[in-house]
Amino acid sequence: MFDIEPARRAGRPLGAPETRRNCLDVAERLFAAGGFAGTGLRDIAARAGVTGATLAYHFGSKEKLYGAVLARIADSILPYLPPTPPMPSDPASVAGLIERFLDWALDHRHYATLLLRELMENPDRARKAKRWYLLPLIEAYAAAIRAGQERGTVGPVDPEMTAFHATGAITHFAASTVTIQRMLALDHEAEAVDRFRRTLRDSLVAMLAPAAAGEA
Amino acid sequence: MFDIEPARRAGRPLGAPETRRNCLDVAERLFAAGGFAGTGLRDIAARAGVTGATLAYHFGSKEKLYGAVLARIADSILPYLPPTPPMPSDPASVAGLIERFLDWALDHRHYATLLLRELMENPDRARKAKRWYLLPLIEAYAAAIRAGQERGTVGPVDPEMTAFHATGAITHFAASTVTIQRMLALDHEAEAVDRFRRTLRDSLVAMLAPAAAGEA
DNA sequence: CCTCTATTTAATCGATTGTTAGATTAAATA
DNA sequence: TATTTAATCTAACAATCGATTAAATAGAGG
Repeated sequence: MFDIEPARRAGRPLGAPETRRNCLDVAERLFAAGGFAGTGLRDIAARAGVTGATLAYHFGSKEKLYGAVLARIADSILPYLPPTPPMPSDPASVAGLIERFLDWALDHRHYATLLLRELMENPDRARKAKRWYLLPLIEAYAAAIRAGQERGTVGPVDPEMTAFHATGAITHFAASTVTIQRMLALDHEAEAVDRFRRTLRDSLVAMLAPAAAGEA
Repeated sequence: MFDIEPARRAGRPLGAPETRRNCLDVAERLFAAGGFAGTGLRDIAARAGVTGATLAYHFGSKEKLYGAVLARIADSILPYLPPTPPMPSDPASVAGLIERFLDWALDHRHYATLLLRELMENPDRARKAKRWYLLPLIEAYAAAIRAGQERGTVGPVDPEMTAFHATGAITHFAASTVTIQRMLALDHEAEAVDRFRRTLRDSLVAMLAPAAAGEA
């Protein structure tokens, strides 16, 4: 709420790449909170200390700005992708693998919200063949589950659906912690996170156990 | 808790209720697809075959119309609430209980989407102490889990978090089936639903088993 | 028939939207 | 030093938003 002296300040006119990054930082938070239609370019510009024209100069249009935000999100997942060469096999390792996605969601809290929004608005507006961002993640998890099954350390679960079930629960949790902790009467957010993490891990380990499941 | 201003009590001349219901039908679909900010009253009015002024006459404002839609959603869950007197105890029964929520989500497909939207937009706009719609559901599931634990038929899981984990996965699934089935290369939607249901059930049963889980 | 009230519409309001044009500034280049 | 380019601003555009107003329509009771 302080639009005093937008950029001026430090003598230099504030180089371009920094402005661009700052706009993206602001935009991703506002888009996550209000959605695409619910966020105005002027809101973004004001909080980034620039004007709407600057946004247009750097990103072209609102849709392209939104696309740039989504691209950054997709990149942020890369470091959390499982390492390809040594494929884990036992249930605990697979659970630990999927838990890394929870780490990502907690490290980039509003990204999960944005991802959820995209999930809902995708079928509506036929975007230009945009890939689903979590698909490689889910495929990697499913591959790990399959590897465990071939080695006999993982029971006969549905690989893709199990991965999707878990990532869905994680995304849903990350996007709603604020509402949730008030709802479950939790004082500290850390407690909610701990309880969810434990529940997620227990759920995965129990399900992937070679003995359990499979009596259709 | 009703605004008694619009429809004046028990007057005879009511060609209105049908209009009102039809507007709600259209509104809930458009709100689910585009969100609150992304849906215009003119779009709703046009597809409902009325004008914007008629919407204002029946609902007062856009926010109140949205509230009316949410109220209908809350009502639609009631028949799917678990029966209170005979509390199920074994894992399979608890899983069947939670599966009813999946039934609800599949019966009212876009309701899950709207619920997800509300979940994200709630912390943003400080709504007037609106309760979370799924809270009674989750509490009922948690109570069933606790009952099973006291009877020794359910293992030492976190009751609320387990219920929340499951309902989160269900909501996420229901709101994204369209995207998902293309993503997992599924031909028929029924197949995706079947696979998810089985995975959900297996996950719950495996986790609630008295032997499993609990090695913190 | 007329009258009253509930319902709906057409027309319009002011505010806000994304976008654009032109001016201005600072740095880079020749 | 003169010129060009990059970056940002102010101001304004047409379009659309939710909301309002006054008038028209419909239907039942007398």
